[in-house]
Amino acid sequence: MTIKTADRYHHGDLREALLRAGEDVLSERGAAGFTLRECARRAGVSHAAPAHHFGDAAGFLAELAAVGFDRMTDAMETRRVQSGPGSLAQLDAIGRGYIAFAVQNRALFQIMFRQDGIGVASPNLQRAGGAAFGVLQATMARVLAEHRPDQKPMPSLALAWSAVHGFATLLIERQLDGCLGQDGIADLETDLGGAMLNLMTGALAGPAVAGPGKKS
Amino acid sequence: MTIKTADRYHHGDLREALLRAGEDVLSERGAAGFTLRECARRAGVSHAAPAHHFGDAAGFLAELAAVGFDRMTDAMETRRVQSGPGSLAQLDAIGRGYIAFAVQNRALFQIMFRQDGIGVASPNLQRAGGAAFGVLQATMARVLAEHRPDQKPMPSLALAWSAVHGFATLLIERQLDGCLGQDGIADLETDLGGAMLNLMTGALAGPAVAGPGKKS
DNA sequence: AACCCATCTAGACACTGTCAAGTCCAATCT
DNA sequence: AGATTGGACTTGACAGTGTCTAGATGGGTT
Repeated sequence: MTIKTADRYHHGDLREALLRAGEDVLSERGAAGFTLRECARRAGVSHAAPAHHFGDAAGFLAELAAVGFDRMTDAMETRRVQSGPGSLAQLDAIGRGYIAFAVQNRALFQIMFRQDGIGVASPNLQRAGGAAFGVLQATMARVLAEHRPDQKPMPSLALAWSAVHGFATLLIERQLDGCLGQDGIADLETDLGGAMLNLMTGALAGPAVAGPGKKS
Repeated sequence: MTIKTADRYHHGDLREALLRAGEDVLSERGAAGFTLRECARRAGVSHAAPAHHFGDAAGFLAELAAVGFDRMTDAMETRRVQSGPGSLAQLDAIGRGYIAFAVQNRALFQIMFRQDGIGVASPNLQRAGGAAFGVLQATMARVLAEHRPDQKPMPSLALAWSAVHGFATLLIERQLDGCLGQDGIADLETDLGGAMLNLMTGALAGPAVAGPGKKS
């Protein structure tokens, strides 16, 4: 395919080639169908080659997850800077970026938040994951400073993240097919976007507006 | 162990024994470490025995997921009837039941919402999943009828589900360890419970209270 | 020019899911 | 009663997997 000399003994950038192959396998076969040997096959190397770059399968998946987090950070940041200056508009933007990334990178998104069979201790994964989280954190901090300066960031942040992440997860696992229209993505871009923001900002309302057992 | 004749050629209730073994394997080794042969080993039968009851691995996991959905329905219903008569209190109760089940059945919860490597077409799984969803649906319908009779149920339902599901997922995958206290479950039972309800009910607020780009 | 060492290969091992064939046993039929 | 039928389970095999070891290769350094 590429002009790159693919028949050398030393591949040159086998690491990158393996990551690309891994992403292809992931998107074609799903997270359950992922295989080290298939990745090696697509990169045109022997089955044991990946081990020299990633250690074992968990290490490989960790690096793939890091790639995913980096791309997710880009998706969120891109939409954030394109949106208006208001902090709520930016929160809406990164929420949409989060969900759009999940839809466009199904299997990758799934392994990014797994703890089973993936090397969570990988420094690169922790860096990339932290960077993605930082976007959420910074944006939520801006929203709170602007609209609820008395509130601590943490519970609101966790809950807003939960809302967006849960929606993305259910959407990806086709769990919302019965609820939304034929394709939830179209709905998402219209009505549901505002509702999503509403849900997110619901996380920053003060003490429960209507506690359990309290009459309306 | 049991008085049941365990040395018969025909096991008697191998199906149930395999399901129990499967759940043990799932909770001990995690979803990634699940293995048909290990389940057969623990049930004291040959490695091919499970196939006669569940077809293949995907069929086995589907049946395990169905068991999980049934137990989850119980967890939600139990807490709902124990709560007060108010619909919001009941919504809060099933939310807590949902999350408590996820925490107490980590790996089982994970496979329940997977679409990879699990027989989603299994009638029993669809029945159990539908029943669990029905609890959410009915409770949300009651909340809307009581507090927002003008609103259609669907978007609110999907978003409230997203919020609870996302929180449970992130909690289980240890993604919130940095956010919440040392163990998020303790927090959950105190402050965060109300905030969670607040987040859920945020889904039923009408048109966005503060759209993006609109000043407060 | 000779060496060194990271890079990659080749082979082996234990393990997995699935398939085909055979074995066992309880219940039914004559 | 004895024969038979059919479901439950076993046995053995096969291709595929992750990982380990030892060895082959060749680019970069001295």
